[in-house]
Amino acid sequence: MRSRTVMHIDMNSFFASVEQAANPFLKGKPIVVTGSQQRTVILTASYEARAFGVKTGMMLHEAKRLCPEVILVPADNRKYTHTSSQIMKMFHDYTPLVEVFSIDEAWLDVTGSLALFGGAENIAYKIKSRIKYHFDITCSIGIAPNKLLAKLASEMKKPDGLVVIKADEVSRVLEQMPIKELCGIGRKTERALQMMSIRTCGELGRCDEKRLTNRFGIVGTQLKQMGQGIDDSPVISAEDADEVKSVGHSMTLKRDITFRNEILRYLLQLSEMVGRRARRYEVAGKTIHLTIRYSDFSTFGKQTTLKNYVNKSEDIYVGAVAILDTIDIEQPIRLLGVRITNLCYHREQLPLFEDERKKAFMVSAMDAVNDKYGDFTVTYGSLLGNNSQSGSHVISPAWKPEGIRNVQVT
DNA sequence: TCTGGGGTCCTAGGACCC
DNA sequence: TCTGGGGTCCTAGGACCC
Repeated sequence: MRSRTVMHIDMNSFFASVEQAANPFLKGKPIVVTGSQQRTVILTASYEARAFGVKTGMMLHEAKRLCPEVILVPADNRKYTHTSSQIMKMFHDYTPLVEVFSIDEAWLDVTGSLALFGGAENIAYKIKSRIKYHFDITCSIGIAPNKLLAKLASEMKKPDGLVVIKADEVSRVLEQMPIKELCGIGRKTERALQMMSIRTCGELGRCDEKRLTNRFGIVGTQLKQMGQGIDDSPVISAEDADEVKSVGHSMTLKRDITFRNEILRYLLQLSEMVGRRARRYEVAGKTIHLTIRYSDFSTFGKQTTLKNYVNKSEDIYVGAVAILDTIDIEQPIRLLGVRITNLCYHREQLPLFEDERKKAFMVSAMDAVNDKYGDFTVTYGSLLGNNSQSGSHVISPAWKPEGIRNVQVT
């Protein structure tokens, strides 16, 4: 593969930075952005809060213990999605090859624009200053010959970093780098590799491939390459990205529940959320997956495959309930999730029968109102009185603007 | 440290068909 | 009736990312 110049851009503590930019009172203060529900964790901590040891994923009381003056800010999805979309759009000024990895991260293949903008570092400086100027947010940028190394580089200096790894520096940089710094090596893989006395990327890259494939299968080959800093995967823009493969929602309930009525109500709500998003994407799914987490945190899923593709909330709900009916509920339920997979992208055929047509019309009318005025403005009767759907839903940092395939570029 | 939510990819085993 | 093999679809679960 020809030599490339890839850039990875990572917005620093994105949600917290957006909040601090929007509210001068929060600037320079330790703040954490949390979900809207009671059983929530910290989604992002500002750097002022991180100085106290406060981290993403931590529980609120833990954060307050570490930093009593910490300010809690409930997440405001619209603000983050709006800012993210604008920033991602700006990246297209420098190359059409922009791969949105999450709401606050993207890769840019700038190989073809180097001459036009006077080199990768110049592009990085321009991007940094524009993000700072327009949004008052800092970012860390890594520049390297591939995505793996560019991401590694952007992690190396935070906040407001710019790290370049040149092709002839790769082995020097990786020699002492702990393996868990590589994107793709998580806790379990790190432990498994440590059992084989492999702790650094240097050691991983030199390891006998056979040893790795014996332990990890085909992933072993990939691990060795990662240790050597090899990664041929292209930067894939939204237009070229694969279509979405599943659509799902899950929620930790306000309190653990046991009664079937309550379970059904949540399932209807989740089915409506899934159905609405599926219809917006113009996909339908043949397989319905139900996830249950008990109060002891044990989690399992069960799925069923239908004869037809569905995306009406009602059909998804019926499928989810059918699965529920095959399960012996053993404990109070802490979390419920509904997901459709096995998707097809064909637009739904116009229903043949009059009542089907009416139903389809009603579904799209409800969608239109909800799109305009917000989720659950109109909804099924049994959801009324269930105040669980009130607040804005927790948005995860992995969220992508309107789904991968719907990112607007122009 | 009683621990969120949305995804993708991979593996392994079973059913079924030719 | 016995045997083997390949392909495909389905289910369940795990690891990983943000």
